Amino acid sequence: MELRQLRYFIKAKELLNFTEAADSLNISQSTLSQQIKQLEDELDIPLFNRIGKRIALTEAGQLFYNYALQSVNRANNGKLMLQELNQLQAGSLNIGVTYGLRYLLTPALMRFLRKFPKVKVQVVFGTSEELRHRLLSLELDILLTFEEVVHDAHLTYELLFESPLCLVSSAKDPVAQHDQVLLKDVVALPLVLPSNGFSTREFINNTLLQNKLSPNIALEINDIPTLLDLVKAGNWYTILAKTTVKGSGLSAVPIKGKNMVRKAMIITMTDVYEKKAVGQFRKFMLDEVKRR
Amino acid sequence: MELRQLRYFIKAKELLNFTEAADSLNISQSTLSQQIKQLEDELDIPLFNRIGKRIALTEAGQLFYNYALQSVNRANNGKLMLQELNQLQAGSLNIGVTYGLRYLLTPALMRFLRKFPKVKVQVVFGTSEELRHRLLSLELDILLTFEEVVHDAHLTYELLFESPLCLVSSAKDPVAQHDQVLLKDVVALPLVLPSNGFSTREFINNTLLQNKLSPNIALEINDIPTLLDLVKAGNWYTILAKTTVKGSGLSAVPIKGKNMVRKAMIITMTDVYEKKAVGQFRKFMLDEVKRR
DNA sequence: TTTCTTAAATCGGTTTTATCGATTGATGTT
DNA sequence: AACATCAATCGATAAAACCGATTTAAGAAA
Repeated sequence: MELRQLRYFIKAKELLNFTEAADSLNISQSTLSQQIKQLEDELDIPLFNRIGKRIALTEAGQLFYNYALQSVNRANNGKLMLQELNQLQAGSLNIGVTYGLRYLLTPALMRFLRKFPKVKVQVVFGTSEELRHRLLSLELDILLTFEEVVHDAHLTYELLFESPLCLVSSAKDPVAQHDQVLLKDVVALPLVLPSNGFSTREFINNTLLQNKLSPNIALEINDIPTLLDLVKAGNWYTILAKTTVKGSGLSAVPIKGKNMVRKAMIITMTDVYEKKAVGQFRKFMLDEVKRR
Repeated sequence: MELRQLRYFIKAKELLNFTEAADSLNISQSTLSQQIKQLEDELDIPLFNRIGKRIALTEAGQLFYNYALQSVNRANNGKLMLQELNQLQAGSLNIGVTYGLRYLLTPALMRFLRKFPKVKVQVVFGTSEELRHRLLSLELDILLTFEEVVHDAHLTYELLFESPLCLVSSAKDPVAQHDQVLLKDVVALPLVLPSNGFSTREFINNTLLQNKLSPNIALEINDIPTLLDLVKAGNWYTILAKTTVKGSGLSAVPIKGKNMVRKAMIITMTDVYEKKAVGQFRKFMLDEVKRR
């Protein structure tokens, strides 16, 4: 039993005339006759009564019609549904994002949703490590974060923008007056750093290791807004990309040195089918960067 | 898109391994790979992500799965339904019957329904003419009546039994004492006959025409039980097959002469598919005749 | 009746395609 | 580095869908 035969049967039932049905199906009457017969053989019961040159549905044909129709319709509807998905009139988009990129995400996301209101978007905040893991397990479609220390062969990286690594302090702190600071001065200050797993923390760990410096870590915390609140209180300092601090009212003084810069990236999986929604959203993000 | 491809996709989705799925489907891995690819091409979207040697469903595959499953299931269920029909665990049986054969019908019908309780039976009483018309238009599956004067080429006739044509009278009537009567004596009596359209009436018309006799018709009526009541009252006589009178308490004296006999028949349409239910019911009827 | 028309079934041959085995390429494992 | 595993690809083959022509049968028309 094949959909082709069901389609033939449906048309023959509707026209009750093999010759016309065959015309309508763009096949020969011979073919239609054979395919119907084959279907009847498989079902082990005639679907049509051949009365002279007329055909009429048997009870079996009458009963089977609804099943045939529904089977064909389910398949057709599945195809239509996928067409909608291709035109972004359906489907979902799962975005992973680190806190530092929220200011870029929100306007791009708003424009995307206005254009494709049928797409269900889920945004997941988390550490780079956690989000990268979820991207690799296909839980996420796209990841917005800072560049990793090591690249993963299964991932594709696309640069969004660069942001200098900064010493972050209360706006009233004397350090805020400086144009730039040295890394060795930074490690002397009491620091509140993001926990391991955050991309900037991994970057800091790596940089300090290379410079043989060890930081004065007062506190580690896995929530960036809370971390910023603590710094705002004035007792502690932290190290973050300039973008991350934007809009918080805190001071961010660039740290002097080569490579003292974070690269914001769009990360997706290599060689997996890229949803239309991902492609579109990527464009919105790149466009958002250009606007600034 | 064909059911075959949907079946392949479903299995591949369930096992998430083309090699195993192909084994389970008794096809080569090569074939499965090609058919899935063909399906994806037609749907214009990948159903699987090929990550290295692993495969995983795409969003499209996930969404399409339910449609594929339902399409295949509808077709399978249709086939199963027809199997039940073939085993008389479903379906309908429409029986046309003339009043004269009710005594044979009821016991056969009761046995049939006990054996095939799932079959929906409809019994239609009527004149032979009316019932034959409904049989020809496929409204009836089988017809139980007396032999027609002329046979229809589209109908198949099978003898059930023969019953002598009788002069019917009240049991107290002097005529009831006779062993037989002559046709010319019958036409002298005041008769109540079934209306035209009843097979016995057609037979009587024909017989009298051939014998150049004209009857003394007091009343024509199209309801046999009422006709019998009138005869029972004693003022009138009628002509019917002996079987028709059985159990009514009336006297039935055979009419002398060649061919003064009615043939009870099973009539079906020639060359139309005979339902399993019809075949079975026919057997029950013939069996019922043998029992007597 | 006979003829004519129409519709479905059948037949033989052709084209299409589903399928296979073998091979390749790529990946993860020992 | 060698090996095992899995999906993709290739070329060949077998299966099937399909067509045109013909046959068969039934209504319709002459």
